[in-house]
Amino acid sequence: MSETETESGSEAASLPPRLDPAAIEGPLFRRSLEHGIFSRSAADVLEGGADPYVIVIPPPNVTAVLHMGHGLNNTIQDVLVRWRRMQGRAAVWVPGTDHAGIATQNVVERKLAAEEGKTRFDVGREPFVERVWDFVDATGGAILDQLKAIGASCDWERTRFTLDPELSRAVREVFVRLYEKGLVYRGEYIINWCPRCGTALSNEEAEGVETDGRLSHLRYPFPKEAWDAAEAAAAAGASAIVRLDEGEGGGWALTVSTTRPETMLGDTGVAVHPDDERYQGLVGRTVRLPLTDREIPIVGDAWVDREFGTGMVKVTPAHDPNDFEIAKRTGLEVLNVLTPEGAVNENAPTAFQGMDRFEARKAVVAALEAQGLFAGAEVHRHAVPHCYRCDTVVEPRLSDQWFVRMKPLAEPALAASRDGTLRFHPERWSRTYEEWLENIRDWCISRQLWWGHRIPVWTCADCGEVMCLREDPTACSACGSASLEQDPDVLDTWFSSWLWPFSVFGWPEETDDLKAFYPGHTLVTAPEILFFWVARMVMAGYEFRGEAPFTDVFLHGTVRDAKGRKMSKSLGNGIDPLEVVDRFGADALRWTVLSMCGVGTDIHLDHEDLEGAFSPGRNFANKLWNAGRFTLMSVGEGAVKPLAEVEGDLETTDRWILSRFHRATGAMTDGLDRFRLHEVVERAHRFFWGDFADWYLEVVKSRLRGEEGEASREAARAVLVHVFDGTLRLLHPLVPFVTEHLWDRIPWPEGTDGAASAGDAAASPAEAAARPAALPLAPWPVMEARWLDEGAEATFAAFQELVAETRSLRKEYGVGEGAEVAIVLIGAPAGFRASVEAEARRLHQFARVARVTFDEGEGEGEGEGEGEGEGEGEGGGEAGNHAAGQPGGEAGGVGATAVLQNGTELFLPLEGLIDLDRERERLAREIDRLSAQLRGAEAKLSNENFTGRAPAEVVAKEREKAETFRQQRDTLQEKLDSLKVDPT
RNA sequence: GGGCGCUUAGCUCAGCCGGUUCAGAGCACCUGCCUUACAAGCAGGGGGUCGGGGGUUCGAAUCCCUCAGCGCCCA
Repeated sequence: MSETETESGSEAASLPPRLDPAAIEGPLFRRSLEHGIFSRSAADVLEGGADPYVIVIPPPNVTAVLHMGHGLNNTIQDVLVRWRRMQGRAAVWVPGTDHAGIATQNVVERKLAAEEGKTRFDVGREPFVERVWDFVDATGGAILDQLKAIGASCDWERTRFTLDPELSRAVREVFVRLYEKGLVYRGEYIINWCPRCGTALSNEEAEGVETDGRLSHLRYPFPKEAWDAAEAAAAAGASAIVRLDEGEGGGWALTVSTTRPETMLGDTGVAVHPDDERYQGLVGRTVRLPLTDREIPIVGDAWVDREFGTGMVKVTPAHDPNDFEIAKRTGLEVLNVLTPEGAVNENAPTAFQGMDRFEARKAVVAALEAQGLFAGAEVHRHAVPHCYRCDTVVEPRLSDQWFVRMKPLAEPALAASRDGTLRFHPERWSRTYEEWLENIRDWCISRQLWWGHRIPVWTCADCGEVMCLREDPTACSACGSASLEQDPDVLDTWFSSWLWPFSVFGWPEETDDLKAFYPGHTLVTAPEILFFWVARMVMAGYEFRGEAPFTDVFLHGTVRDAKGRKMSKSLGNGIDPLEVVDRFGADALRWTVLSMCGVGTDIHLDHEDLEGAFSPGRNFANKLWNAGRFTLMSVGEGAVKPLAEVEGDLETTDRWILSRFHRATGAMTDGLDRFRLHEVVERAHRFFWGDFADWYLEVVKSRLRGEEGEASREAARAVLVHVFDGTLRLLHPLVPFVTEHLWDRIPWPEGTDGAASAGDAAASPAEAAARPAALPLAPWPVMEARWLDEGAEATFAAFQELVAETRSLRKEYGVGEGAEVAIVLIGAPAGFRASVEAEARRLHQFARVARVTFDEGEGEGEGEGEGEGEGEGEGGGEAGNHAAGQPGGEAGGVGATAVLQNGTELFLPLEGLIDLDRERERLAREIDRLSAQLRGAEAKLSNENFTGRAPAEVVAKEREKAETFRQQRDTLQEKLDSLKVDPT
C-alpha cells in the first residue's frame, strides 16, 4: 500500500476533503490588504512606466446595505480588475460611496421622528446636518466592508465619499465654472416635485409607472353672451361644445378632459389649435370656470393636437409643463393651487382648501357632478410619474430652481459614442444613450434638502447682488454689505457623482493621481442609470478634462427572483449576499452569478432555495479544491522540474493537456477582452472540469505513483504542476479565494522558488522566472502557439471516444462496474492502434478493459483465444445465451458492437450477457441514424448548386463526412446481417 | 405614440455577420456506483418539429418580412 507515501506530511495532507470557505476567505483577504496587493501608486505609472487600468466603482449610497445587485456589479468589476492586474497593468479600482441626499436625509428624518417625535425643522438646519453626519459616521460605509466579503480587490486606500472635502471642492468648482459659462441658470419652471420628500427632482428621477387612470370629462359653461358663438361652433362640428340640461339654464358649455380633475381649480384658460376651424369663433371669448367665480379666456396655441380628444384642452400653467409653455406664449395667468405638500392652497375656493390632492380630486368631481358639469370618465392607461426614492406620485409644479443647460455638454458625449471613442457592451445600448443625448433636456440640479453640497450662491440683502463663488464670501462684492444670504438649496447627488471619475483623483488639482489614472477604462453598471450617471459622467469628462472618463461601458442585467420579479425589500424576495457568502463562500457566489451573466440577460436566483441557487458555484469551488488536493498530494514534496527540462519525456496526454490549456487560455483571454463573462466561465469550466479533472488527473495517476518509470513520473509532475499553476491563474479572477489558497501550496519548480515568498508584493511581474509574490500578482497566462498540438488532441479525442463507447456498451448490457472485459478493435488505423496500445493501462483504468485485441477486419480473427472474462460475466451466465457462440475468434463471437468515427469497429464480447434482440435493435437504430446523416450529406453532394457554389472547404468536409457515415453504417450493417441469421 | 430586446430541453440560458456527426450547457429527472482528490462526486441515459406563418439561399436556430405573446426604455 502506498498510503503512507501519499500522506507524507505534505501541505496537502492538511487540506480537508471539503472546502470550508469561511476558513480561508477572511484570512486570505486580510493578508492581501496587509501586503497592499491591491494598491497602486501614481509613481508606478508616471515613473515606473506601468500601463494603468482604472475602474471607478458606481458608488453605493453611504447608508446602503449590500444586495445581490451590488454583488453582481462588483463581482464583474473585480473579475476585470483582477485579470488586468495579472496582465501587469497598474490596476486601480477606486471604491467609495455617495451621500445620497434624499435617501440619507429620509433615514435620519424617520429616525428623528421615531425617537424624538421631531421634524428636521424642529431641530434646525445646522444641528440636523450634524446629526446626519453622526449617523453616517456611525453606520455609513458598512457596505464597503461588505464588498470585501465578496473579494472586491479595490484599492481600499483610495476610498472616497462624495462629501469629502476634496470632492466637495470639485463640485463647487464645477458649479462655479458652469455658472460663469452661463451653463447654470436659475429660473421658474415646471419641475417634478415630490410632495413627500419636499423637493424638486430631475426628469430622470421621476419614473413613469403605467397606471389605469380615469380620464374625466369636465364641462365649462359659456357666459350668455357667448352662446351664439358656441352654438355656431357646435354646428361647425365642434364635438366639445354641448348644450346643457335645463337645470343648468339650458346654456352652452365646452368639454375638456383630464386625468387630474383637481387641477381645474388652477385653470387659467382653455386652448384650441389656432387653425382649427371648428373653434375659430371661440378664440378670444371666455368661459366660466366652475366651482370658482373666475372667467377664463379661450386661446389659440399651435401645441394643441386637433386630433386628440375634442381638440380642446384646459390650461393649468402652474401644474403642467405644456400648459406652462402655452401660458408663456399666450400670456395666460399662472395660478398655483397646491401647497408644497400637495394640498389645495388658498388660491382655490375655500371649500377645497387644505384637501390633499387626491381627496380634492374626488371632491371636485363630486361638486361638478352636483352641478351637472361632470360628463363622465373613462379608463385611461397612462404613465404616472413617481418619486424614484419614495414612490410618491410626483406633482408637476411651478418652482424656482437651478438648472444646467445640457445641450452644449451633450454634444461631445454624443460624438464619442458615434465615433466609437466610447463603446457599450452590449453594443445596442449605444442607441439608447445617443437618443437620450439627442433629445436632452436641461437638468434640474437644486434640491430642497439639507444634506448635500449647498449651492454656492449668495445674495446681498442690501443691494441684491448675486454672487457665485469658490470661497465663502464675507462681504458683498458690490456694496460691501455683510448681510449675505446663501441659497438654501443643495445640489442633486448626481451633480457630485458625475464628477466621480476625476474627483476621486483630486481634481481640480492637477495631482499625480489624476495624471496617472485619468481617463479610466471600464465602467460597469446597470442600464437603469445610463442617463442618471453614465451619460453625465461622459459629459463632465469632456467638459472638465477634455476626454471621456472611460472607453468601455459594460451594462449587466438585473438580479431577479425565480419568478422574474426584481428583488426588493418591499416584496421580501431579496437575497442577502452576506448570507450566501456565509453559507457557500464568496467564490460560490461569484461563480454562480458570473455563470449566469449572459450578454444582456437578467439573472434569476431563487430566494427561497439558496442551496439550489448557489450550488453550481459551491460545487465548482469544491471540485477545484479537491483537484488541488489531489494534485498537491500526488505531486509530493520533492523538487519539481521546470517544464523545459522534461520536454523530451512528454507523452501524448501531456501534450494534449498543454494544448488544451493554451486553447483555454486564448479563449478566456478573448472572452474577457470582449466582456463575454458567461463565455469565460463556460470555457473555464470546460477546461478545468472536462479536460483537466475528468481526464488528465486520471491519466497521470499511475505515472505519479511511479508505475511507469521515473522519467514518466517526473514529466507528469512537471506538467501537472505547470498546468495546475496556469489553471489557478486562469480561474483566479473568477474564484479568487480557493485559487489563492491552493496556489500558495504549489511546490514551485526548482530554481524559481525562494525568489520571493508569498505575500511579498514588491516583486515585479516582469521577473518571469521568479515565483510571483502572490497569485493576484502572478502573470496572466498567454496562449503560445507552439503548445497547440492538433495531433495530440486528435489522438486523445479518439482515445476518449473509445473509452466512452466501451463504457456505454458495458452499461447498455449491464456489465458490472468492477468487471473486467476484453475488447476487439477491428480495422483500426495504424496510428490509432499504436495509441491504444500505448494507453492500454489507461484503457483498463477508465473502462476496465483487461485486454485489447486487434483484428485487421473482414472476418479474419487473430485467433488468440479469449475466454478469460474474469468478471461476474462468466459466473452468472450459465450456458443460457451461448446460443450464437462461434467459439474462438472474438470478432465473430457474441457481443455488442459500436463503430468509432475513424471507422474502427469496437466489439465487446458478451457471452452470457447479451440479449441479441436488443443488440439487433440497437444496431438498427444506429444504422438508421447514420443512414439519415449519410442521406443528408449525399443529397448535398449530389446537388450541383452545392458543389458548385459552396466553398471548396465546406464541400470537402461534406465528402469526408459522407465517407465516414458510409463506413460506419456499412460496418454496423454487416454486423447486423451476421446477427440476423439465428444460428439455432 | 416612438424605440429596443426576448421567445431554443421541465427550469435558467448558450449558440445568431448561414456550412464543426448543430441542436448544446448547467440545474432537474432516470439507472448504476461510498472506485483511497471530490457523493458538493463518478459513470451511463431519457428529453427540444429552435414561438406561428411566409420568404431569401445549394443550405436557415442563425438573414429578411409578417403574426402572436412577453419584457424594458422614452414621450
